[in-house]
Amino acid sequence: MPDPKQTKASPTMADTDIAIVRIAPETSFKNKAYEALKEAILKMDIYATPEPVMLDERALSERLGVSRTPIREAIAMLEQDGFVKTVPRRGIIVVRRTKSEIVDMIRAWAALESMAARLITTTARKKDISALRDFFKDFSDDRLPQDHVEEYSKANIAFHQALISLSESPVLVDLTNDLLLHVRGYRQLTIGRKDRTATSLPEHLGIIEALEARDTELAEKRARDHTLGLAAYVEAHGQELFT
Amino acid sequence: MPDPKQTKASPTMADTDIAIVRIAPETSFKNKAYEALKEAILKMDIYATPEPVMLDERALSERLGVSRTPIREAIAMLEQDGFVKTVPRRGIIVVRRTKSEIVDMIRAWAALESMAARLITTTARKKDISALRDFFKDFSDDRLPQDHVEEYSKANIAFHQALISLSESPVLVDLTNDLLLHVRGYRQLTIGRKDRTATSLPEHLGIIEALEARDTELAEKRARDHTLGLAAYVEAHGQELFT
DNA sequence: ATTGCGTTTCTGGCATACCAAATGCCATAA
DNA sequence: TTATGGCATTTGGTATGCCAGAAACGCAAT
Repeated sequence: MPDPKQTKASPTMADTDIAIVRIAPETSFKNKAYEALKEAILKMDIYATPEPVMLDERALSERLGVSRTPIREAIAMLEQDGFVKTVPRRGIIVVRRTKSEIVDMIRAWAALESMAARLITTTARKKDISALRDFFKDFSDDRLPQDHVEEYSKANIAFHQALISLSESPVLVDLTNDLLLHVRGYRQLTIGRKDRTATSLPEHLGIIEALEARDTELAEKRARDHTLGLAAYVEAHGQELFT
Repeated sequence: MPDPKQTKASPTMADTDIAIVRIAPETSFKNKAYEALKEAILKMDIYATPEPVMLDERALSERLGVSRTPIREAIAMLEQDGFVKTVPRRGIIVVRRTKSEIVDMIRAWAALESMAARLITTTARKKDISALRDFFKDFSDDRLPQDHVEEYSKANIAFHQALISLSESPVLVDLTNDLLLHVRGYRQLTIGRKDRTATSLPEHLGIIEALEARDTELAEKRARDHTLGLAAYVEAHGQELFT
């Protein structure tokens, strides 16, 4: 049974390998609710109010026009992700992370990304590595990143995700994406990151160079140190962002 | 609101500090089912049969003596963990990982563990680091690990978990535990690991020495290379274990 | 024996109803 | 006015029942 995705063809059917894909599975309400709630949680500013943000199953089921059952299943999934915590007969609480938790996550991210860099030096194509520069082609000495923080921040994230993807390691990709979702929840992190933005771009270019040179150890080190730098920055400057 | 765990005592009640502990929260059926199913999945040998292992909501609800609702919620959680995959109107499939997926996971594990080693060199107490040797105190030249593979395997896992814990990084601990659960599903990995077992112990001791010496770079490197060695081993020798 | 086709059965998805615990409101008594 | 006891409400937890799609079955025609 080599490939379960292949339709069971009768022996008479020529193995013409037409791209017959399984028709749209029509994602379930459960998954729709999961996506919707996840997006909503990531979009909201959890730290705007001192009181914890609560969710209500019934209210959500009304808002989304489905029953409580798929909502509850979605909540259960979100709880696995660590986005919410449900307390019996109390409510569903959107989890607020502490500064040290965020720092911790960034450190784990650094670990995964440095491993990605290591793998890339041995497997990725030169062409794909060089393509990483494109993310920053809109920035130069005439158009400094620190003058377009928001835009640079987007390019920054895209760069890191593309970098990890080059490792062709689904596990690394998934784990870092999960971590990024949590870290990005702190939109305040972009605020005041102006001073850090200035050093960010050169570091990125340094990583790319090390990758192109196939210098495994150096690429790993640069990738690690770059992200650990962010962790240290948050640890030092993020105090006021967390209650 | 300093300590929510303390019972709200009226002012008149003498503060005699009777040992009144919060009564057991009685974990829900959903969580019980989750734990039970998870354990069952990890315990079973998914690769014994060529056909995929299927689960049945109704059968499970009968076996566990609860209704389908908590079962479904538990399944949703397991699906988030990547242990099962439910296909509408087909069934719930216990996910079988391919060799390359396992290798991939071990690499991620290596990344996280090397970061843990890095952190440990800067924060852990010497006493706690040295205590790591205790996991191997039952092995010596008179009692070689390769002659007690099963026992050594247990000590091995315990060592790695204790190591990660020393980093005092909840994220690293949780992520590696998750990865270990998946990797350990391959009980075949312990089989024939005899040849690798011989080199394992010295490498572990080398890691401990580097930690004690507070040599950040060396500890990181040794931790990484040790686990990457396992990945390479599985990649090279695990062929026959996967269909 | 093989092929078609309708039916039965199985399976997950979803809606709904009820339960029990935790809270809060409010009437009542000191 | 304030403390207190109880009842109504709120909220997550669980049980059930029905639905629709899909596979399995079976019967009949070729």
